[in-house]
Amino acid sequence: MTDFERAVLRVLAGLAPGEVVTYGEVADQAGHPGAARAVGALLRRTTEDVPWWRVVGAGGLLRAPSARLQAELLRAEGVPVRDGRVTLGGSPPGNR
DNA sequence: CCCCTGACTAGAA
DNA sequence: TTTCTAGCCAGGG
Repeated sequence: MTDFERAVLRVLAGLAPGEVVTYGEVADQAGHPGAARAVGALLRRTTEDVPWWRVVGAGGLLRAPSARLQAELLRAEGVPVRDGRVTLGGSPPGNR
């Protein structure tokens, strides 16, 4: 178990239902800025009981291979998903 | 120790 | 707008 692993696991454990974060955010909060790739690599390796579905790509894009399942889980927590993409705190001009 | 792959990100074409 | 390239960290052969 490396420091990187428990750091990431701890961040994911600190997340709440409906709380969606990007790989970069997780890596940053874990104390490993720039290790976004490592986060994804770990989530695929780890068998721990972690809410991996709350982790999305930059811009809320579902980069996970099980994007379909991830979308369902996110919706179940009240997170609106649109065409494989989660509507983050996006309030662009002339939205909707 | 060296090389390749990957649930990533940001920038250029 | 979409597609491609370069840089990044960690793991495996």
